[in-house]
Amino acid sequence: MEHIQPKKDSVTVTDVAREAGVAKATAARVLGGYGIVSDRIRTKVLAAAEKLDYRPNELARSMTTGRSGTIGVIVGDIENPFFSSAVRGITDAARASGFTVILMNSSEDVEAEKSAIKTLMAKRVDGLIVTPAQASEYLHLEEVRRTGRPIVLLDRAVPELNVDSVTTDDRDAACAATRLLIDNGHRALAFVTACDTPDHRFQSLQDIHTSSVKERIQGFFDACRATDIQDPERLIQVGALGASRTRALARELLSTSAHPSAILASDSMIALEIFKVARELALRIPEDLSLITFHDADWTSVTAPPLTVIDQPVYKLGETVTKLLLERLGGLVSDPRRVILPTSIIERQSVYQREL
Amino acid sequence: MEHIQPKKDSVTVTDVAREAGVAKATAARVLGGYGIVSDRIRTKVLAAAEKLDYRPNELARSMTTGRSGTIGVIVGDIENPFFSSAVRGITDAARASGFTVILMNSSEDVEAEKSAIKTLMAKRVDGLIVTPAQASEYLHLEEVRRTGRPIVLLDRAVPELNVDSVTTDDRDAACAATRLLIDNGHRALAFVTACDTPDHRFQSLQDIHTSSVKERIQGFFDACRATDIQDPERLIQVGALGASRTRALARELLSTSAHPSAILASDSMIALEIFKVARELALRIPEDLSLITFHDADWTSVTAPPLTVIDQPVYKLGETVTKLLLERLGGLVSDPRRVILPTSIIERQSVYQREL
DNA sequence: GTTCTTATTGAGACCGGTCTCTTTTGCAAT
DNA sequence: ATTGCAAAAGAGACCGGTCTCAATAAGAAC
Repeated sequence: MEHIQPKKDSVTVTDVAREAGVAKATAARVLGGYGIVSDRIRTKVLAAAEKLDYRPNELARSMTTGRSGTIGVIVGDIENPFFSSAVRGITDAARASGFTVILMNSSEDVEAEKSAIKTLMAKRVDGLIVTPAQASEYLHLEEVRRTGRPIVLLDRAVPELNVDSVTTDDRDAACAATRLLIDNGHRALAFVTACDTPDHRFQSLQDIHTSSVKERIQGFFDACRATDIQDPERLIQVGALGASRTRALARELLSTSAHPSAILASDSMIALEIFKVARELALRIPEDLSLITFHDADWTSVTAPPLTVIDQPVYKLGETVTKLLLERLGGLVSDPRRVILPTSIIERQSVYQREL
Repeated sequence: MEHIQPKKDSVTVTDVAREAGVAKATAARVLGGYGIVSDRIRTKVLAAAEKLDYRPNELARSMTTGRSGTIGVIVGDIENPFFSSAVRGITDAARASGFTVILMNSSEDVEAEKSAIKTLMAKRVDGLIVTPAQASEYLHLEEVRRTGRPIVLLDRAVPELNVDSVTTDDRDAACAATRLLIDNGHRALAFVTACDTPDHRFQSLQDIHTSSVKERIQGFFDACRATDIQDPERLIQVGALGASRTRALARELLSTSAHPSAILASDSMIALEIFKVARELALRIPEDLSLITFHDADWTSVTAPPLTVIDQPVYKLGETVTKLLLERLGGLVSDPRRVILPTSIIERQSVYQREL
């Protein structure tokens, strides 16, 4: 059985100062690495610190300096490989500059996002990186901006909000992917997204409050409009949030004999479920169903057939957004920058060439 | 162009107190939600706080209370779906109890781990969750324990360390999986792990410093010993860390005509690379190569053929480890608890039945 | 009306650093 | 020796909360 620790209070600069026989301020100078100290005193203080096993209290430091050395990150769901990759990019870049990351999941819920922001602000993070759950609700983000704390948007822009953002060329990408489908003879298309509407069906772009998805749908429409596809609105499927709901949606979508011949999935988790459902329904990919998905998740190349994907530079997305934030933390003042990273289509074998 | 904010200092309890016409201590009581205050005063203070848009400074609060409401999490790599799932479990459980999570990646490097721990300690996290990169180097962990800060181990135990840990039944799982391979007629086996040794080859169990992997190898040996397989040590492949090194290793392993007929992969990222290489080498799975992997990553069911896997309760792993930590934070004193979560094998179609 | 409790409120120290300002020290120039 | 000055060390306030303890106010009991 372990002996209960006497909870010896951690040793402070004052203790070190006493041990070294110098003033608190002096000890603080060497321990904190600021101000001017003679070498003689420095070694003396360092020795005392060593002897006492001094550990700085970053909290106390933060309180006086006003900077916590921490950035808050809010993503939809860290289990989504898209986000885990981006977060890796963020943490790597942050650590390279001496910052640590507090991670929070919003589960794509605005209320959770607000709560997360409140917590993060209370913890006095130096800056925020957010993938806004709803572009239409941005007052809480606006408020952050007003406090003077830098906030940078990841993957989703909010036009009304004057802050930096890093996104990918969603509209072009979606358009190109859709065109690829069309060029291969597909007309019965579908675009499936996790984004939802109150009644779980899509009427117009107004219903969509996630900017990246909005862009993608526009790209989808662009491609549709360039050909003979009527009312592309009916081709949009919303509400594929979470595995089970996505399965249900996919099952409904694919169960009829008039199911789409080609689907564009808004993220790899959706594509995965569609893939599974197609298999359950004995639909062959690509012969019975073509599939393209956003995000070159690393497993997409090992399915049978391997998936044609829109390759988004996800890690770089995280890296870049952090770089922008760090620049702001460094004092940069400028108009908001909207960085758009290019994507490319990796053609594999999930698109079937139909004869017309 | 935006106008530069006058950087108005945040409003403090003192400001609110003044506005409400009460003492600082009184305002603090209602704002901090502690002590006894009359309703009359409470509403008055709340009104003042509202008017001034008061935001609590969690940093200051932490400094006096000594608790930061934060737990530090160090994993090998958040991009590994194993960890992202576990981290999701952790963050969910943490938030449910009002804690936030600071996330750090060790990249399986002990020095990075040490540095992360130092940072986390300085930030005065209330507790730590760590997947130790090396079970042999645990002095820095031991030191954390001595400071009285709870630390809990995730996925990997360190026998010498008297702290709670949550792992899976690695040895049994590996044994069962290996036996499955053997029972299907395989004798030319291989176990591939990310764990590495100085000379990149495996001599004995002493070389392995990751407890979970050690367990798995033992389980592998257990199964081998129960049959006629000699010198199972030669079947262990180490150093599959990162996609490129894993590819190289897999390529070398599978290029000879005497390649293993069955592989047990220590994590899904390894399995993925092996899968890719097998395809490049035109090896059919499972006819030419059987494959079982640890971790039922969600894509493993959509490959062709779908993979037989060891299903680890990863999310629950994260949830449980957090639960243990929170109990410690709540003051629980007891001998270290070593929770071992059961796994199960999901038989799909990547194991070929050989006739003997 | 007076006294005793008890429920509230007020005052001020404290947490562990940083930072400004003052005092002391060291050393070259006069 | 004196004086001058920059460098180094010391003193103490401060950051924004919490917390202890004393002071006051409000009821209850006599």
